[in-house]
Amino acid sequence: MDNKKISLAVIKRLPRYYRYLGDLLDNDIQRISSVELSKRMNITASQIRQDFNNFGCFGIQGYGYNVESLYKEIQTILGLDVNHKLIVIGVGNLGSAILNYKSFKNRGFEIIGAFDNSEEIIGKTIADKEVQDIKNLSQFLDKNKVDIAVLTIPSDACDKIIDILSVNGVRGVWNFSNSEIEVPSYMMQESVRLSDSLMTLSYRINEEEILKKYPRG
Amino acid sequence: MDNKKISLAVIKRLPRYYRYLGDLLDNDIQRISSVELSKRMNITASQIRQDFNNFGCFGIQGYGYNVESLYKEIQTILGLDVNHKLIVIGVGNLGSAILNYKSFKNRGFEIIGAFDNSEEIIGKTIADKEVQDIKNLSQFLDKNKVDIAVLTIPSDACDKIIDILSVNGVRGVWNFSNSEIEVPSYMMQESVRLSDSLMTLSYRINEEEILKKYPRG
DNA sequence: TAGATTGTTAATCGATTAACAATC
DNA sequence: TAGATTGTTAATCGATTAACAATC
Repeated sequence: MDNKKISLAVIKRLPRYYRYLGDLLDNDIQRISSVELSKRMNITASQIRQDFNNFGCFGIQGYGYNVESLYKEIQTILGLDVNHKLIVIGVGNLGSAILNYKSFKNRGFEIIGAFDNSEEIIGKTIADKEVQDIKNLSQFLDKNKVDIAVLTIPSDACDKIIDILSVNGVRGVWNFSNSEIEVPSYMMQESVRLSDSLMTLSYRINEEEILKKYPRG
Repeated sequence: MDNKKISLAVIKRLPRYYRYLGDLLDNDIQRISSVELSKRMNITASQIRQDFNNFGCFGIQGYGYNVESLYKEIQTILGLDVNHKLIVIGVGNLGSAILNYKSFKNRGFEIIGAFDNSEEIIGKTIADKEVQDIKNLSQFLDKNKVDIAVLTIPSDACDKIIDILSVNGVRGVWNFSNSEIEVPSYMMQESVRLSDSLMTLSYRINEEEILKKYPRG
C-alpha cells in the first residue's frame, strides 16, 4: 500500500498514451504489444511497460494489451470518466477561444460559467454562456460546485482571484498567465505559458548559431 | 569546441530565468547571487550555476551575476534579440487570439500574415491583418521570408501545410493541434497541447483517489 | 507444449545536488 | 587580505533501458 506519488514524467506521458490508444480503437485494432506500441510512439517498450505498471497489471503475458480496456484504464487514471465543472475567468481572445473549444466536453470538461471585469464584455454571450461580472464570482461559487478555474487574465489579477477560488473548494487552476501563481496545497495548478513555449522554439531555431557564439557549451 | 547539444531540461528553464531576471531589472536590482536567485525561484543554486555555465561564464566570483548583462545573455541565447517573422495558419478562435497577442512583438516575434481556408474568414481583418486564402500560402512564402508558422488548424490539415512550409525555408512550426506532426530535420517544432495539459491537471486533482483505486502504485 | 510477451529486477544513463578550489 | 561567490568536479539521485523469469 505504498501509494507513493507517480513521477511527473510519467504523468505527462499519459495523455499521449491515451491519444494513441484512441487512434488504435478508431482503427479497430483490438490488441497491441508494448513493442508494437513502442514503434508507433517512438519510445522504448520498457518505458511503456514501466509506465503502465505504476498503476496496475493491465497486460496479459504472451498476448499484449487489450486496447479497449487499456484505453479505459488510462481514461480512469486521468479522471476523464468523471465530469469536471469549469469556469473561465477572463473572456479576452484566449478565454473566448477556450469557451468555444468543443472537444473539452467530450472528455468530461464542462464549462458552466464565464467571468470578466470589463463593462464591454459583461453580458455578452459567448458559446452560449453569458459573461458574468467578476464581482459575482464568489456568489456563483457558493451556489455551484466548480472543479477547475481557467485563468485567462493578466498576471497581476491572479492572486486576488485565487483567494476567492480557494475558499470555495475549487480543486484546480489552469493558468494561462505568465505569472508564477501560488495556490494552497489542496489546489493543483497547471500553467500553459505560451511565451515560454515560443521562446524555446526560438532557441532551437537559433541553437546552432548560439552554440557557435558560446563555444565549449 | 565540443558543441554538444544542451539538454531539453535546461532549455525549458531558460525562459523562466529570463522572466525572473526581467522582474529583477524592473525592480532596479543590479546584482544577484545564485543563492539569492535560487531562493526566489525555488530551485537549487547549483542548478542555476550549472545551467548558465552551459553557455559561458556569466558571473563574477565573490560578486554574483550582473542582472542586466545576464538578462541580455539569456535574451541572446533564446534568440530574442533577432526579429522573427511569423505567420498564423488557421484563424479560428485560437488563431485570432494569437493574432491579437500584443506582447509577442516586444520580444521580436512579428506576425506578418494570416491564412485560412474558410470563405467566411478570408478577407476579414483581424489585428490589422487581412486573412488570406490558404491557397496563396506558397506564393506568399516565395515573396516573404517567414521564420515560424503557427499552426492553429485541425490535425488532419497539418501535413499538407508542412509540406508547403518546408520547401520554403520556414524554420519552425508552433503547433497547436493535437496531432503528432512530422517535420523535416531542418525544421523545429514546438507543440502546445492544450488538452494534454488539461488532462494532467485532471489527473493531479484526482490523484489521491486514483492511487487508492490502484494500490501499490 | 512452444512461443510470445508481460511484469519486474538489475544495469545504465543522465540530470540534479553537493562540495570545494579558484578567484574576484 | 578576508569574505564571498563563482565555475567545475565529484557524488547522488532518479529516470530510462536492458534483461529475464514468470506466465498466458
